[in-house]
Amino acid sequence: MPESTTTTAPRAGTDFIRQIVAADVESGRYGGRVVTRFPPEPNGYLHIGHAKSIVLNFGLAHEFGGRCHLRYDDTNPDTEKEEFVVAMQDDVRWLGYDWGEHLYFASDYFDRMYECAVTLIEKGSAYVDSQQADDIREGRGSVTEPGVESPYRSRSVEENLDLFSRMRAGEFEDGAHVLRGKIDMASPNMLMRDPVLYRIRHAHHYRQGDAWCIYPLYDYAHCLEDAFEDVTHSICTLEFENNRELYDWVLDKVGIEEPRTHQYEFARLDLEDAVLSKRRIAPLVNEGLVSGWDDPRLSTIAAIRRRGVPPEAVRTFCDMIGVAKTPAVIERARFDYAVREVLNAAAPRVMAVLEPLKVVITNFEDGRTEPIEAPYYPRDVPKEGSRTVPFSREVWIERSDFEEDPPKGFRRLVPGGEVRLRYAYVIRCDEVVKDEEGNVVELRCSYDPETRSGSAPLGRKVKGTIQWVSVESALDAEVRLFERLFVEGTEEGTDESALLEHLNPDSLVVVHAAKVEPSVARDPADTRYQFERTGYFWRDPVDGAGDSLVFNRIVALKDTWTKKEVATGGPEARRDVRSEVPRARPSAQAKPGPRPGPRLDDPEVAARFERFRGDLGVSEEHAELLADSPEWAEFFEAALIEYDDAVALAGWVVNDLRGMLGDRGLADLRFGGGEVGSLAALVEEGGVTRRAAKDVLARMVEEGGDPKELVEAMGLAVMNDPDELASIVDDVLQAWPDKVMEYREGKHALIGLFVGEVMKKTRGTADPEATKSLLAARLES
RNA sequence: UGGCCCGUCGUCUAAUGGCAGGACACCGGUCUUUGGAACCGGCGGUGGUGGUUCGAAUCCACCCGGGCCAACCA
Repeated sequence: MPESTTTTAPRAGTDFIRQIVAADVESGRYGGRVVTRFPPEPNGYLHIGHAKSIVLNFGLAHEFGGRCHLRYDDTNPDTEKEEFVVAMQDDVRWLGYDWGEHLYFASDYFDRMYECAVTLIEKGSAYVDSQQADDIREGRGSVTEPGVESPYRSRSVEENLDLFSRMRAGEFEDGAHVLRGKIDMASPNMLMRDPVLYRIRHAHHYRQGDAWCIYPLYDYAHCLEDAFEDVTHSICTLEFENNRELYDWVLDKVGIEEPRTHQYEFARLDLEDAVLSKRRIAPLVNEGLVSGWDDPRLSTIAAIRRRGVPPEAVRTFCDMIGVAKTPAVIERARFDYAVREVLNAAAPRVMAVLEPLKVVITNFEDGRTEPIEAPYYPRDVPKEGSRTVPFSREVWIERSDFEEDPPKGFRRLVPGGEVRLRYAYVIRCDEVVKDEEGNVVELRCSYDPETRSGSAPLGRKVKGTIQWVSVESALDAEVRLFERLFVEGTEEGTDESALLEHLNPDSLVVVHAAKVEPSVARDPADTRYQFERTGYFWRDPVDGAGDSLVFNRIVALKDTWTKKEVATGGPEARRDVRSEVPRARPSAQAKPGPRPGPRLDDPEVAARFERFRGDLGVSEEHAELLADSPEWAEFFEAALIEYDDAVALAGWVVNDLRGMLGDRGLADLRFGGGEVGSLAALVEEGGVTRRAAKDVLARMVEEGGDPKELVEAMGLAVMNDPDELASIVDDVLQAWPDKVMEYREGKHALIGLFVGEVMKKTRGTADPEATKSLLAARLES
């Protein structure tokens, strides 16, 4: 398991999934067990989006002392391969997670799934349909029209059983029959219109071989897989929201009882500029626009790994972005930040020059080499270690660290100017040597022997410090710089050919003649460095595996100077393509918005509406809602018998009760309108505050009960003693001295805090008006 | 067009009827032998309109905007 990461991560247990899990653990719903799973289909490569799911599922299990399964959802023989099974395990392990003995394959459950299907048939909940695929599709209807029932829908259980076993026995061609759930062809949820559960497919399965010729479909298989494994929290992405109803239906019908697995959905990761789908990466690979599925510009786990991003950075990133239900696009900068955050604390610093310019130090003895000990880490990174870098008469510096005609604010080498060579001496540029075309080919400088690093005389101010590599000891290296693959528009929906037109021509820049200090030759090949002032690099694990040095830039250093240059159009303004894609934010304007009005064409509705609105004076909105269904109208009428303030009652029923109902209907309630009426009456009489009454109502919704008795039992009778209130008010004020001061300085919004605190202490039994005026009086004095 | 889901600083995310907070980005400063890091400060938000409530980002209604669903894929 990964060591817990970073200070930037949100507090654990705050996202909605963690809240659900924590609540289930708290309530003992599963006896405190937490079982999650990462369920990929082995039909491609894992990408950064999967990483979010992996980090969530394994992280959750780890945090709650549970376990997380790695389960291959391999129910489709056409697309799955062993190769992907292996690669996915590598990736999950690389990310730092361990499934222990809990490695599973859906295909291992085929026998059990078959048995469950038989059960379904026996219960009359599934039938064999013999229509063509096209007819099934057509019969399903559309989102606006109900479907029609299959002519085979009413086959007998015996016939279905017979047909299904013969399907399994291989008596039929592909597509001849399917097994369907018998649900509701008119369901507003298309997935519930008799979903196909099994299909015939005479194909070789990479694990099961030819043992099967019928294969279960996702909606049937997945919930059973979870149930078989005793998964408690089955976490998936938002596009499966509609599938949840079917998930529960199958488990119900198969007879899996609570406590059982439940599905929760979160928003999948969408990373700015990243191309994640197989469909969109494949053409890039096939046309050679990238070197493969692990090309460092891609966002597959393999690519991220090859590029050199440490797994901890991926975890940090996933922690940073949180888990929610809002479909969101994460800025690239956040990923880069996570990578730098991890690498800054871990990577040894080393010097390299990407575009070398020769500097001859004219007053340094020719042939002499001075060894300089240079620390691997800056003083603010608490790590030890150093290496020796040889200093000599000729050194390479970065071409961009010299300007003949410097822009304002340039802090590097200029003609006649001084700069410090990192860890070494201060040099002055005495002469600029050019070729016939006027290109700068060499700088002739002099060094000040008094300025050796660490012993520089005080008061010596130098504009800047630059990195260097001595010519005699420099190692040649190839360096690969990666930028975003596309210059614009990678949103889903952009079609592939349009995508190809937006390829960034500079997404890969190969520097062939970089110079690196000699110490790196002795380091392990997988060392991740910071090339000082340039970025984080490591040797490409494929092309840099041999003797030749090939470095990948993992991520550049944050660079506030170049950014300024670009902004001011300075001479160094270059095509450093950063993420500057303006993203249109959907503007949600308010239009007048006419209310559709009550369905007055229905005489019964019209009559009820007239009574509520006209006779009782209920607001139009409330009258309409109450009149619309007989059930609600009846409920409201019942309340009216107990208490005659129709307007107040309408508020209770519509605004409060509706919100508490959640998935429940009125019929699920263990009380009727009468109880709501007496509760409202109780409030009116002053027996209970409205605030406390809401808690009572909420309890009634959960457990039923009589309002009056509940007020008593819950101890929520209104607090009438003014002295008691005063003392609580004083307590609260005393507990928040700084807030009291802020209030007195004018932040009157804090009154809410104080009232809230009093309410909390009194569990809502204090009269809010009285509390407020008392508070105000105390705060003014 | 039916159903389900989602709208909070530029971006991501908290606040679960009671102080709209954090992170990234951006801007400014301090420090610095990395134009890095660190530290300090600033900018900036509840899609709209009504309603309920002492009090609404939160509950209710409508509107607007976005996503998902009509594979014998997952």
